[in-house]
Amino acid sequence: MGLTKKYLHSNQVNLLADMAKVLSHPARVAILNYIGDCDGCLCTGIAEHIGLSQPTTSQHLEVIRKSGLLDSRVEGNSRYYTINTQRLSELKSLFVDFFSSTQAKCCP
Amino acid sequence: MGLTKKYLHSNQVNLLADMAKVLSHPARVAILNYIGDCDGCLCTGIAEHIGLSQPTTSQHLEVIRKSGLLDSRVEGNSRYYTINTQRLSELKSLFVDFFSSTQAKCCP
DNA sequence: CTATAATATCGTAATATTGCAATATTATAA
DNA sequence: TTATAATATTGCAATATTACGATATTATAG
Repeated sequence: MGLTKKYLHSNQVNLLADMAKVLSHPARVAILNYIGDCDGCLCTGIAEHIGLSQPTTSQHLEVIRKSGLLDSRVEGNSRYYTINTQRLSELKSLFVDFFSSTQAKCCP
Repeated sequence: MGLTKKYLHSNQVNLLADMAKVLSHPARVAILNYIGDCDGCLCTGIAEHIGLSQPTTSQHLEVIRKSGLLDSRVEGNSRYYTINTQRLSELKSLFVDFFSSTQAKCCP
């Protein structure tokens, strides 16, 4: 097989898993750290900073962007990436709620 | 290729990515939810509840166990899984710190 | 128009993940 | 000893992910 059976699970469970998948590669975590630092980063600069090639970095950026965690603005032939803080806040709540509810359930 | 270049990143970044990977499959999230609810679950019961086969469920349990999130006790030929609340608390902090520090950096 | 520079996309090879049938292992019950 | 039951492991096919060279795209500079 090799095909995740998403239809077995609730939307909430699938959403958390999807967002965790975005964070499940160290390059993407490092990218988020770096963009948080510089607030307005180019793909080239990110690639150089994390040590991966420009195409690979571009792919990771697209994965993060699709999750809603990244905004970008174009200036000339450059694209500046920034954190979508609204979405970041939503995801923080999503994870906190998961951990809190699991903790509440198992330790009554 | 196809091999994640972990050596490019810090231990902290790799740890967060590793833990996110545990949560990146909906079956594993569902398992944690379910074990939180029943607090002392058998593989067979979990498999039945989430709708995957016993071998597949056993593999997911092993992935979660290796992350430190599960304890287990054996009674006869049964193995009862429970949440390791200490580890759960650590991971909650790990994620909260990541989201908080990213938020703090990008919105000064 | 011709570089140059930044980014995105394509194609592809290497590796990892997912899922389950079949089977092995382990412990209890008859 | 011989079922039976719960779990773990093996083997394998299908699919997904990761990485990058080559190339396309887009915008600016000369």
